[in-house]
Amino acid sequence: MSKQEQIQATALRLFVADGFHGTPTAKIAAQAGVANGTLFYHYKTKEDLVVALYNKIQDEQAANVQAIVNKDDFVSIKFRNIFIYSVNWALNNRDKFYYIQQFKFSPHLSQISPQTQQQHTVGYFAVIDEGIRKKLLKQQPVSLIISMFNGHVYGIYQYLIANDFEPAEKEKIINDGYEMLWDMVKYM
Amino acid sequence: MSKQEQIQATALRLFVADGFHGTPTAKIAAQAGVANGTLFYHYKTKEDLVVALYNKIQDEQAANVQAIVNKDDFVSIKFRNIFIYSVNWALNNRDKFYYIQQFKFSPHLSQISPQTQQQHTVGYFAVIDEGIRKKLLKQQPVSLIISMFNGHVYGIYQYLIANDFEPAEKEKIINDGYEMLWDMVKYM
DNA sequence: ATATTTATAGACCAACCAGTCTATAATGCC
DNA sequence: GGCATTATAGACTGGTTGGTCTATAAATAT
Repeated sequence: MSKQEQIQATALRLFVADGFHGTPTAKIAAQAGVANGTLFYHYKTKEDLVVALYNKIQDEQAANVQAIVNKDDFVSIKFRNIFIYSVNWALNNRDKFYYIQQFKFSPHLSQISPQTQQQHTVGYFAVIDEGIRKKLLKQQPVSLIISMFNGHVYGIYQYLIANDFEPAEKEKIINDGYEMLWDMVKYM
Repeated sequence: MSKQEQIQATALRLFVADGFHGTPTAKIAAQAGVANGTLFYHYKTKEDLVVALYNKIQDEQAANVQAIVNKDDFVSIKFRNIFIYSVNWALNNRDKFYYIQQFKFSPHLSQISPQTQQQHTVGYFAVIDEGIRKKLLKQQPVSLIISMFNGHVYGIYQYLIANDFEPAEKEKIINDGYEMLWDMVKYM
């Protein structure tokens, strides 16, 4: 890992553990094994670091969703895959998932233009839009379905981390969760 | 409003606008029209204030849900009423709703015992538990249904504030949102 | 009336921390 | 080899801020 990556990884861990405020830049630098000046060489301000971290995670996430979207599957399969992937990603990257939420409920969010924010959902959008047009999904606005989709991922995630399940149980819950989501959004 | 209430109201507004860190206690005191010492008389520390505010909102919210639960209605009606109420409450008290989320994704949450956290959902729990037992709701764990319920409220809320609807449209969306939630959780 | 408790005020300070500054080291380029 | 750029280091500081302290005023009890 380059020094910059070390800074990012350490910042992510500390921001999640202690909050933006609770994490001095000096502590990030120290735990990343770099000097104070190095941190400010790579990021002009602390805020820059906070925002860069957010964008990095969102871009990474958007790219993975895009990969699913680009596959040559039926829409319904894509829809399901995105859901399953999203839940698993959240479970396997709790820090990142938490960081995104934390960021979204902070004044830092105002640093991200609405356009950029929308770009992070472009993969979802395409699939859901297609689903609605092909009358596989309810005739509701795409952004409403996306909101519900996200709310649902969030709900299942909360439930799974609040308890401690075996892998098999966990998988069943995710599948059941998907079936419930599908009951909710499918065209009838 | 007593001085203490002025402090609370001002703190809520400023914390939501500028974050916990971005809000000095001196600013809260000044804008509340009280002296610095007064703030620290009522709250031993800044953290105390942050936590007290959270508990106050949650208690208020829990009491209102409880009022719905205590009504002599069918379970399905109660379930619906709680949903409609929750969404409307969030819309009419955006600061409070945002504050709760902000708090939940902050290190301050660790100040709240799991027991206390659970207590805030006791109203929901009773209704959903009854719904499951009477086979009106799917045979899934109560806490999973609660998670999904909350996720759904959150999703609808996000959608409604991201756009600017007429009251009539808004009501329709909430109702449609409820129907979708019901499709998801109803026993079949 | 007097004593005690509660509430308010505002000056003050010690600690902390984001960001600066200067000095090198490494890397790439001609 | 020398020149420029990039990367790293770490000491230093000025402004900020949570919390303390002391002094009163208001309310309550005896």
